[in-house]
Amino acid sequence: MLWRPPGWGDVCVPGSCFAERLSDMLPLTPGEHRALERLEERERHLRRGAALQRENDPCSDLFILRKGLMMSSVLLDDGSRQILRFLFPGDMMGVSSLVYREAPETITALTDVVVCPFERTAMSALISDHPRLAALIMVYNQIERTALTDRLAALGRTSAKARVAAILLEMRNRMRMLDKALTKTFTLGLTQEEIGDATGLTAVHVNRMLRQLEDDGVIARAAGQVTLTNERALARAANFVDRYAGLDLGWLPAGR
Amino acid sequence: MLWRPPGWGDVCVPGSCFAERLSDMLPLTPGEHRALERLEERERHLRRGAALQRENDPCSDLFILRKGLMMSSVLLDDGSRQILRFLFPGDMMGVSSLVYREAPETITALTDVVVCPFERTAMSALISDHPRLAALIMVYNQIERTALTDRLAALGRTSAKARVAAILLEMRNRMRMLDKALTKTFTLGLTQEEIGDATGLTAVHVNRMLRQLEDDGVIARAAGQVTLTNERALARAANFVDRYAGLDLGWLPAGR
DNA sequence: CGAGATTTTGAGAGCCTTCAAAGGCGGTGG
DNA sequence: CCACCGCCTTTGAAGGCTCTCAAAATCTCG
Repeated sequence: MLWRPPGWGDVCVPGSCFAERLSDMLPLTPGEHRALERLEERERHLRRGAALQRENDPCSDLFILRKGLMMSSVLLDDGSRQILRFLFPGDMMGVSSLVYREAPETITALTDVVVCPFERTAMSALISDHPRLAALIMVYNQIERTALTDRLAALGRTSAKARVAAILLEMRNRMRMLDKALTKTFTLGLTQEEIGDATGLTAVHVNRMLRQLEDDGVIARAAGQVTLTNERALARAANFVDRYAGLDLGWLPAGR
Repeated sequence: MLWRPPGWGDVCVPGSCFAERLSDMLPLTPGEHRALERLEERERHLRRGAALQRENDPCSDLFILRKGLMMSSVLLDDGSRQILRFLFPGDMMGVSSLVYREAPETITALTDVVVCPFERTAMSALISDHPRLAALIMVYNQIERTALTDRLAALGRTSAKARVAAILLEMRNRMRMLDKALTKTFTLGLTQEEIGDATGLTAVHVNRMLRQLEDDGVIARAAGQVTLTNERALARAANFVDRYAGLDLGWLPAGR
């Protein structure tokens, strides 16, 4: 098994991971903080490799990821897998339970993780009692949606090298949101097969693309770590846009 | 220019197209109907080919599509285009204006269209005054998100033929939501180049795949119309799942 | 009827996959 | 503490799917 960085998500303080995420966008009121904390009252631990939710299984809870790294994916009937999204502490997961009786995607732990399950009715109460949080959750979903369309455009219209470059940048940036000290060197924590399933490539070709990026001098690899030696070139190759920047939330209602 | 079916969306009755869409999921209260109608008080007409919103331009309004067919797409810096979504009457567009100062995607009219612009503050009021509508809009966004992940999996992991088959099914199904009488034969209303930009293929290859599907006997083409002659086989080839079915909305708060 | 867009078809090239095998690394059990 | 085992990474060779380039045919619209 691939070595995964230990203790990812230890930065997550007691209270609400999700509140932290939202308050990056906007200061929250004490009432809002309390409401969000109620979503994370229960805890559940999973071993790496364990599935939190399986495609086509009945589903009803939502989750906040508190600690560790997870992914959501779908399985096609020829047996191939497409990874839709990597999930970091503070991410809300299984939102499709708000809509579907059966889960459209599988959610799996890539490291040992801690998740906080909550019921759909809790979401209902939150929306009724805290309109601004409802709006913020819409904003959060929209950011996620845009990241998804970026990936879609990458799969449809960019080369294998560009897609691998994009994943490297995405992972580094998301990890940096948890650990501000992190800069150019980081532990990727994904197998080449996982990178392939996220980018629509084979593991073999991912390996070749990593080598090419290394030969091009834009990344370096050593001891399970990746270093972005020429971030500018990497971002250009990957068509990269930071979707957590350039926000404009002036329209939100007042907090309660 | 490709011939487009005339008068698409004429089925849209006076009132609110978007309310019609939502009430397919759940009966709405009179108060909710009135609130949604306020989103469609203003009208704007666009000629086919016109852009409603351009990538990277400042944006602030959202829109409901009332009549016609549109698409949202992104342009990569090598000049290639990825179509993200086709938009039908009743669809909400430009939701990214809730989040970003500058539009992440371009929205273009594929036929002459009528759209209803409304301000972000209208959304804010809606969320505060009608929690159940806020929840329904989340549901709506989530369905759209799932359609996007289906497309993502198709681009990443299925053959060209399967992707083209998927587009045909998707378009037929969405058109059938507007015109229940529509069954196996319909006017696609897309150029092969547009199909290519949606599926991540070249127009040339789309043409070959259409021919193959025809030779396989699963579709027929005549006079700008497509007939699905073997829908079962087509759905199997395309890994198709109907994301507008299997909903479970029991958790929603009460309507006002 | 002419101009421009779209569809169709062919030939060749290239990117990525498949298949295969060797090497490295970490974990486990003796 | 060492050896073994499984997973992951790396590399090579060959094949196929899809792209590029090119040109003719068809269709739409003015």
